[in-house]
Amino acid sequence: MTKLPDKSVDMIFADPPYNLQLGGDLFRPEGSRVDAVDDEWDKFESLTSYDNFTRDWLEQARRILKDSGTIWVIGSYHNIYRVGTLLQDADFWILNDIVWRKTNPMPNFRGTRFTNAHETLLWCAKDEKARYTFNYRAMKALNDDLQMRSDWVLPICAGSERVKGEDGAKAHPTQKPEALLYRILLACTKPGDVVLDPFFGTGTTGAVARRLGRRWIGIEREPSYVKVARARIESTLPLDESAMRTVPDKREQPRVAFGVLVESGLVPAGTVLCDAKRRWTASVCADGSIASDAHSGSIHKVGAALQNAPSCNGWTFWHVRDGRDLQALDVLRQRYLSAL
Amino acid sequence: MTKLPDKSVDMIFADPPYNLQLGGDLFRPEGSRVDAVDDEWDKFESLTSYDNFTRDWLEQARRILKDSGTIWVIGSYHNIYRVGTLLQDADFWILNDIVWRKTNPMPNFRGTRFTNAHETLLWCAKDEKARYTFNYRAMKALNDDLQMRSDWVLPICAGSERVKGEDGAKAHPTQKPEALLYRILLACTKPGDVVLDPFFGTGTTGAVARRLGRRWIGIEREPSYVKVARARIESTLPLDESAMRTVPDKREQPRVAFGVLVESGLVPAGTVLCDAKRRWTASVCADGSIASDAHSGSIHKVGAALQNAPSCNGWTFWHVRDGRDLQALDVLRQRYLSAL
DNA sequence: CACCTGCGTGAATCTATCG
DNA sequence: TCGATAGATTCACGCAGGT
Repeated sequence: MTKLPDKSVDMIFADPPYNLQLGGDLFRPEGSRVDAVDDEWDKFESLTSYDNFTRDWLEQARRILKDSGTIWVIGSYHNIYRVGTLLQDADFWILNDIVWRKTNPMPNFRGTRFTNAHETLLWCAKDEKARYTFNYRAMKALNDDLQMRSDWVLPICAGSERVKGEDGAKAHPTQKPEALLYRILLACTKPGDVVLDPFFGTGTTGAVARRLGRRWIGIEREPSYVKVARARIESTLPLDESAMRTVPDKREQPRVAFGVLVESGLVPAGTVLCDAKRRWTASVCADGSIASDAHSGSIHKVGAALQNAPSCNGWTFWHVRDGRDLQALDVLRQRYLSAL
Repeated sequence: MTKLPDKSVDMIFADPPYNLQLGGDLFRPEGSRVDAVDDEWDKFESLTSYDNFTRDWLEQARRILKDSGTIWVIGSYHNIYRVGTLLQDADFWILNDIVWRKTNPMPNFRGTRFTNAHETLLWCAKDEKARYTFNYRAMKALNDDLQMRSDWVLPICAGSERVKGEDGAKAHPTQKPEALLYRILLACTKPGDVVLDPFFGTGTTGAVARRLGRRWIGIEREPSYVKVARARIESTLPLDESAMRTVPDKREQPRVAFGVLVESGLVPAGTVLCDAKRRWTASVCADGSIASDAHSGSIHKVGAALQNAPSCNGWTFWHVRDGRDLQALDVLRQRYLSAL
């Protein structure tokens, strides 16, 4: 990480060691042994040594990240509270904590605790005031037109998606599902953005980034993981550009002033507007302002004043008569935009 | 808390201030203002001052808690990472983190983040080796006979359950649902246990404790909350003792040696046992040991040896012929126990 | 081809009691 | 404190093989 330049990446996804601190062997009720994470890379001397490790890589992450970038970190209860505290201490600003609810977690075989059925992700901007990418509309579309929530229900990585070694055994003990990265990259990056994964493993981040037309940088220490990651990503095909397109965010569409609709004749001056319930009316002035009995100004200002509300979206509040029906200004705006 | 004696309570449930750090007013799209948590008790100067506050009350909590007791703390992403780290630093041992997934969270009105649809609870024992109460069977029964998971789906506290002041406004901004406390108390305490809530608020913990036949101690600074909590708990009726009963945990039943069934004649010496699939058989000896072709010893040892497994529960592994059917030794043991 | 059964397995801080 | 032993304990899938 120390070799990467300052403020050079748009997003960081990090899946660091969890420091699981497992004890002896664990057996399933039928007698088979659980193949636990016992790799050297997950062993730390103490919580302090884990904290130091975390503080170090977070410092580099902060340096490398663009001011408009965000960082994602995934963990379990073993480590995520350390990570969250250190993120806050390093002035990162938590935007959400996301819960990955596993549909098929490993049960608690001894009946001693609740089934540990989730992992936690932290999503942070560089500071409280930072602007960041969040493709709100794409997330809403992905969730049946309801706001995407902070709890995501996804199966663990299994079956053909799980990368296997030559011996048929899993290549990495903690491979993440591609669906998880898909959602993260779709939510927080744009095509062409650069994504850094400092704990690359089998390269799930790289594979999904390639599929979605994002650029990526992966850092991995273990040669065996690097090897399978390379092969995996090479065999991943990017989506067509058309398939990669998502619902455009309204905030990203070119702005249209109401006055433009007036001068274009779509909503001629003199037109009488009313709200959806026909409680208030206002007439359109030549300069794109509107006037009711008591107020005049922008479509937003007048709408707010009449409702006695702090603000109002005039585009959805005001309507034009269309025969017996009413048509929102927003519909006319869309028509104007698509005619361009 | 400083006035309570050492090691005197069985469980602590704590719903501390979240240190929300909210900015200006937030309005819904239709113009109404969100009634946010703006109480003085939720304001802290800095993360450090919040940490100090948390460290102080956790130290008292640790002192007051019995060695076999557990502590629950609820929070959101604003504070829970601080709390989790300080719990670990104070040598508490995290048993689970539980996600309360809200069925009806407040949407993100600005479309700037994911809907913050959950809160997090930490459940900890006093240290790694501590024994603690977990009513595994009761939790499993509560979840349609599947292990209870670490994600709980519950609605927020609303409607008639929400305590109102004389003016009809909500008495407390962050009242928790009784269902949440119900599950916690049922999982981790026994009837008669003492539960401490150091941030009592409107007394949800006390009300549910009373309903479930647990004793309680509540600490609250604001006189207005104390008043409504008192009234609320007084009007709560305890369940009948019969209704309070839960599925007994096998680990708590009195032990019966297999030899006792042999000498009582329920399973006479000479009886031939077999497993559920009739793959193996063994015959009962006069001293309560059993013998197969190659092995002899306890019902557990022989079962394990035959299966080549590290261990085996002989009570459920071995069966006695009953006409055409088989009957597990466990059933005979239950019969013996209930005859006592 | 449909259906059933059996087997394998996943980031897991996974026991209690008695001598 | 240590060792031996009793005995309690699993859910959702994917896949292979058989009917």
